[in-house]
Amino acid sequence: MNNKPTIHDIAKALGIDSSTVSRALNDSPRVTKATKVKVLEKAAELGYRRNMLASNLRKNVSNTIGVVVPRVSRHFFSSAIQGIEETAYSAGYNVIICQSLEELEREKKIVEGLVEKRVDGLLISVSMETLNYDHLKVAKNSNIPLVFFDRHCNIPGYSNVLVDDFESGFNATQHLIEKGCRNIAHFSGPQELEIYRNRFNGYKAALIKNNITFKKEYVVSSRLMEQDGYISMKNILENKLQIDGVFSANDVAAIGAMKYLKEQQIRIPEDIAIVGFSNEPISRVIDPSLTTIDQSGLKIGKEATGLLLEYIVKKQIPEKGKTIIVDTSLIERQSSKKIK
Amino acid sequence: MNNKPTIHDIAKALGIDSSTVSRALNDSPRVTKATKVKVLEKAAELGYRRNMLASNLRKNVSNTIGVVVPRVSRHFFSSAIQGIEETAYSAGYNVIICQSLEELEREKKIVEGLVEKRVDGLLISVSMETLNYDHLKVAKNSNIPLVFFDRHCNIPGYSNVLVDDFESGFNATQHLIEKGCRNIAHFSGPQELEIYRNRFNGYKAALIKNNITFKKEYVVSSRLMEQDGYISMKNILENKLQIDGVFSANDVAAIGAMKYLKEQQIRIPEDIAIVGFSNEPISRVIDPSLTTIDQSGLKIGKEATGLLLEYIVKKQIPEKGKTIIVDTSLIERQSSKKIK
DNA sequence: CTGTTAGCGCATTCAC
DNA sequence: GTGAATGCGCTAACAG
Repeated sequence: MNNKPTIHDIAKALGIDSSTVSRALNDSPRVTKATKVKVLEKAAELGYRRNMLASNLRKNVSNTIGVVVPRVSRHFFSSAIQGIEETAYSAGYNVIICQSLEELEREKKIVEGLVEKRVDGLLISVSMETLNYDHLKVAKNSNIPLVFFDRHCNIPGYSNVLVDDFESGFNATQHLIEKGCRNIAHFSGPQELEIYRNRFNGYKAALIKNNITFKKEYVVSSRLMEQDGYISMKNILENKLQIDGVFSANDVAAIGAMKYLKEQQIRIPEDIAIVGFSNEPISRVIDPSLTTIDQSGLKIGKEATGLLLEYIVKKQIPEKGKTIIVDTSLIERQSSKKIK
Repeated sequence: MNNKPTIHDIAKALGIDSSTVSRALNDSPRVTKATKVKVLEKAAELGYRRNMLASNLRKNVSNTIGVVVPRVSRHFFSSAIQGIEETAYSAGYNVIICQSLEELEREKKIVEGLVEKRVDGLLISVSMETLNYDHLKVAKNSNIPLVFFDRHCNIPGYSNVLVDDFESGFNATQHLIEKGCRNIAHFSGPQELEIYRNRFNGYKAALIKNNITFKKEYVVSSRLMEQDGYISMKNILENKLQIDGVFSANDVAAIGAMKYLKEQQIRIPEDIAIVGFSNEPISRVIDPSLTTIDQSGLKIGKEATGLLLEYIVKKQIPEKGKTIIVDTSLIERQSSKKIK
């Protein structure tokens, strides 16, 4: 029972040729209804399962798209993956998930492996260490379309699917200001990454528009892990900076900051209000009226996959990639309660 | 440039045979060091990439494990996937992620597809609709090892990697009682699923141990979506049931319940305390001293993958599967603050 | 409509 | 240590 039946087995059993069986199994129009039925019956009887490896080798496809993210358990990425998987599944594609864990070295190996697996397309959100894109050339050389999502990449020939970081940063800060905050700290990520610069610039722009002086001691850059948020918050308070609001460039650091505030018995949001980028899990708990970009991961995942599938189907990578900014307003404006 | 180089191309360029190239590339001991170097150099020069599809077809493996979960964006599963991916990556395996979305029909198709892809192993957390396991027999027939995680399956020949649902349910309820709660509601899932029965039984046991009368009107069964939690909470309060605590059998419903409480300006945890199973994102925000099974997903993912890899390497599915209960205490006992 | 032939790219016998 | 031959399971010409 160990050797699985092949199309030859069912061909032999039926006294026909394996190519006919193949056609029947693929529902080719050039096969009699009658033989199709016979083939299908025999296949079921023998417990036949098509070998996709062989099929794909022959067709030179894999029906698979490779996804590289820093870490699947991060809220934004897990919802993005949900969107990716759903869209891919509908189109008959599988999804291979890989985590760079924010390490460039790992990202390199992953991409190499995915190319060897002959994935039909690649969806990447680069690691924080990825400041140069040479390791992605193997994809281009192998004619594998590649779409960046969430984390921006500026080189021509590639497409990006992003949220509007500047506007979202602006909106988040504006929201805090409208809630009565005047001294707003900002937790930012590595300034080499455009997304963090953009969020930071949005923050600054909101301050300026509201005639609030920008103070650089209110801005902390880190890798935005939970502990970074915790420590940043701690440092700010220990330095006696009088803040009443925090805009964190991601949700993870925001959670760390909240943890510290809770420990210090500082009330959220009455004493210090916090808005985190992509902070769906926080916001629902802290202030249900403050709806954030809950759906952004999902939306971006779907959008990016849709675009990638276009390239895959066309079998052609565009000369110059396009950049799609997905509309995901950070904060819905019907937010009702005043923080102060 | 479109036709990628094969071992034949590099063999021809070097005036040797492709089988030697193959051996050299696989670092076979039966090839001269010198030829290995030549081959490797030429491979790099031509930009050769091994075709895993062909290699795997020949070797009749895929270096891939299939993972089926209800939904990747749920916190527990995304951290489980993180653990799965890390463990698989270390062993040289890729991970294909699929979502059943809690639908049996979809789960069937997914498993079928994964078998066709000749995955080397399967990791499944069945959908809520999965009450019978016939659709998984194709895996067994194809000799593909299968390990269940989180959601239990009782049939012999399969292994399970689980948390201790009874004990965790007991601990969660006990925790609420120690915090001063006496009237504790329980949001449960479909009673057909053992995990929910076990959590429920743990809840009951804790009540009994503390001489608290069990009231069945305090127990609500649902599919534990966010909206279910919201509505359950609403119904309880509208029915004027005097509760001061809730133990939710998952985190998603707990979030829904909290949303309703927030809207009603009911304080958490002062008026009503909430503990949700696997509710890492909630607990950190509500009560940082209340550490929950944050790591359980990760731990279970790693454990399950380790076990599966054992089976894969042995190329043999054990006659009777084993059940591993991963130690993940729901609540650390150093929890400091009193709720009331 | 069906059979024949010929590979997809690689790894593994078996010779030498 | 290397080469020649064979086939993993399937699909795509090309005939007929």
